[in-house]
Amino acid sequence: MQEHYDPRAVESAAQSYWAKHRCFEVVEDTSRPKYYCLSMLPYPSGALHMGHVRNYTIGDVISRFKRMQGHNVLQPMGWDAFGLPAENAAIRNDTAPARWTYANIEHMRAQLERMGFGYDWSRSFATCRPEYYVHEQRMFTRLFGQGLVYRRNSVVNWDPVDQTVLANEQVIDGRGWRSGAVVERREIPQWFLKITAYAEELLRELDALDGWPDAVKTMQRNWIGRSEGLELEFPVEGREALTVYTTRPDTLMGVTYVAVAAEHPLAQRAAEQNCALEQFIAECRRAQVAEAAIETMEKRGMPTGLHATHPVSGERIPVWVANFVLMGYGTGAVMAVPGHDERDHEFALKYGLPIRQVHAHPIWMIDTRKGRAEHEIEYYRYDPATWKDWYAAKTEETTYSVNSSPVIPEGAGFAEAFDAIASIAAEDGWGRRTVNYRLRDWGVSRQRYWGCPIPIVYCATCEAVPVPDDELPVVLPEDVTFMGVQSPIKADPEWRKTTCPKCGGPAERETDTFDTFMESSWYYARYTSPGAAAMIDERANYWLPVDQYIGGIEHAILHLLYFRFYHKLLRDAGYVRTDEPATRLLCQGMVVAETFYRDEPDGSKSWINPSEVEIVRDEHGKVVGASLVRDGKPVRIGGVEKMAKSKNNGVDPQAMVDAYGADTVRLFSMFAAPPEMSLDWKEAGVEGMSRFLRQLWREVHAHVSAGPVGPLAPSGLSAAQKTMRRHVHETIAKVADDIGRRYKFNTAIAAVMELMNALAKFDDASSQGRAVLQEAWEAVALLLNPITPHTSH
RNA sequence: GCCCGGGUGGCGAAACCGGUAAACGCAGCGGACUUAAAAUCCGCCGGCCGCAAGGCCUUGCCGGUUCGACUCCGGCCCCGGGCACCA
Repeated sequence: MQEHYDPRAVESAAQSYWAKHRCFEVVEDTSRPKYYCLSMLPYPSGALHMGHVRNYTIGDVISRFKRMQGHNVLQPMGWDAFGLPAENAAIRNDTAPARWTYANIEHMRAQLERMGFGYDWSRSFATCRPEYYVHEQRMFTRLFGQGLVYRRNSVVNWDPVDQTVLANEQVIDGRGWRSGAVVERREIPQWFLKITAYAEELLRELDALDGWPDAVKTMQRNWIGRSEGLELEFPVEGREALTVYTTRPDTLMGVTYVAVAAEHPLAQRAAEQNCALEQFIAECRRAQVAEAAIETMEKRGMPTGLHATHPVSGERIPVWVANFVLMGYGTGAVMAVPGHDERDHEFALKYGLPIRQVHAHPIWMIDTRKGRAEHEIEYYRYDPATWKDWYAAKTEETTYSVNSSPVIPEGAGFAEAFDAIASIAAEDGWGRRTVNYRLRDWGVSRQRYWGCPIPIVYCATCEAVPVPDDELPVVLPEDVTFMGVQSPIKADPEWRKTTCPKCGGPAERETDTFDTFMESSWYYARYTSPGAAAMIDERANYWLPVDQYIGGIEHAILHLLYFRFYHKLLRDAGYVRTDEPATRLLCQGMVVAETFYRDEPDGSKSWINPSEVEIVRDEHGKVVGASLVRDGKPVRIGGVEKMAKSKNNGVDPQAMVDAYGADTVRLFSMFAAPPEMSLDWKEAGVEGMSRFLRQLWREVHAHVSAGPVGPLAPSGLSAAQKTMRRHVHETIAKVADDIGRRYKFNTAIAAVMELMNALAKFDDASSQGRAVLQEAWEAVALLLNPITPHTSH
């Protein structure tokens, strides 16, 4: 054993040993319990960032822990290689996205190996390879055959200057990021996967996912958004009836207008004879697609001049066009109840539309606690105490109808009122009960180059035809040059030319590619079956489901819902026998760091990296300022934020590994915070961890140097020796519980530190004293092994 | 705007099922060793009062439940994640 701790030598020795013995390559083995530990695969953006380091350290700690407990552990790693950044880099650096991507993968793989993560690299792949995506193309054409794939128009962000579709991320304040042009909404035909066919199951099975965080399950439940309501028809004078969906038929008698989306056929037709309306509809088109943008913009509308008939009262009510009603969401039309819906209320006040009260209970009224709207309408409140006859029976009710008789009895609760309207509507044929989901079908078309080609051919006579299995894969050409921002396969008039698989006539290929969530939805299954001719084979049923999945909370809804959906597709295709892809899920928090800046003369801020800054403190250690090391002059402290290029507060993991070694970086990222909380990266803290490992090395070296140790004789120990042993075994129990059950790596490390503090005070060179120490140091090395495997090795 | 989290010393945090708030670490202060520095070791370290013993206060804010609340309930403020074409 070397006297001084030399992380570089220790780490390369351990890594050589692991590589030589292929320690992390695994095969199916029914004699041992299997354990599949999966971290979300990285996008190969160029270099590892701290978020990766944190994510993958958590996964490696769990994997090594389970391996030490005798499990057959699979821990794979791969590359989510398709995506927008490769195209941006290609345009900026005049290179091909494929070349850029492969170079990044090579570099990042070396960085992962330097961190000492125990991956089975024999199972690795990049999702941009045809041998990977061919299976996804086959699955798509199979789903096409089953009617789970369809094509319809859907709205995108259109940049009128660059003549291209923009991602939401590429729209800054309503303008295209490159051109600066005001973005427009445009409808184009796109392919969809019918995830809504699985909505009920995706919702129901959340209840059985005991190992998933409640926050994720709640977000998914709300996202799927199951509701029970009625579809109601409002006859329109001289036009087809308008169908609306409502979860609140109990407020039907309070409907004073109906509103349709700008793209609704009724609005379009009305605009033909109405210039102002036509102009308003055109203005509505100058808006973004993102829901957050729509929900926060000013609510505006215009009357169509058309009138609908209230299905019960027969009253004539106006039909409006409103910018907050979305086509392709429900029926593209809503009934408005301004007496009891905040948005409808605001709209009615703005445009002078009538407001009618149909409920007594304050909870269903406009929220007056915030001081809004109270004066605008005279509500009369019913005192529940005076409604004795039904109040006793309906303490659970939160709503009491008023002003709605005879169709809804005065004082009816929500359920009674709902049922009253539902039965009348069914009898008279103007409405029916329906279950509705907020979840929309998965739009998988992207108008980009660097993605998996959608295996469809368009023929003048046969229309959209899926590419037959024996002609797959449809290969994306990798050796391309970008001319402007247009996708090279769209720009190339030759690539699309083909013949129709059905009639043999001339045809054109689809030039759109898949959403990259298509690749990341099934990669976990492919790791189980390397080299399989099919998508996956029987080995998948040994390894699946994933026992532990680890990734960022930002994936709580989209990725994790598609991931669950795809597993059900694999099940229904006969590939797997389980219903859910992962039994346990851990969502790690962000890595954040202090930001520093200087104000520039033009009012902007120039952000300074934390590595270039020195902190100034008072005599209590309180931070009072900061200065730039280079010129010694002060800089401003901008607060702790997520590590990002825009704030220049990223800390390069490579620099940290070079300076302190991988174990120190691993130890700090596990010690500084529990995994699900945000992690504040502070180099001083990293130094503390480095100090800890040096101390460990020094003390173990001193112990080992004192010569061989005799056997421990537990019955003859002194009181102090017994106390020391007790502490050792309490620590073993604590660490095993913290890592194995609680996933609180920070407190596991703290417990080992406490033990080491006690060992330092345990000054006993007797033969039994040294035997106690021997047991203690062996325990410390093993307890730390999942976290600092090189040093422990 | 809607959905989901988070807020505890100078800082990161701990307190696992409602029972001694601040374990462990960082920063800081004092000391030892050293020609000096680094490294290392020892001591102090939430606030106020007190020579001390000790006392009082303290978990974003307001209120509630409880013998007892960082923890449970209601309301509010601030910070973060997601909102379907970033991954």
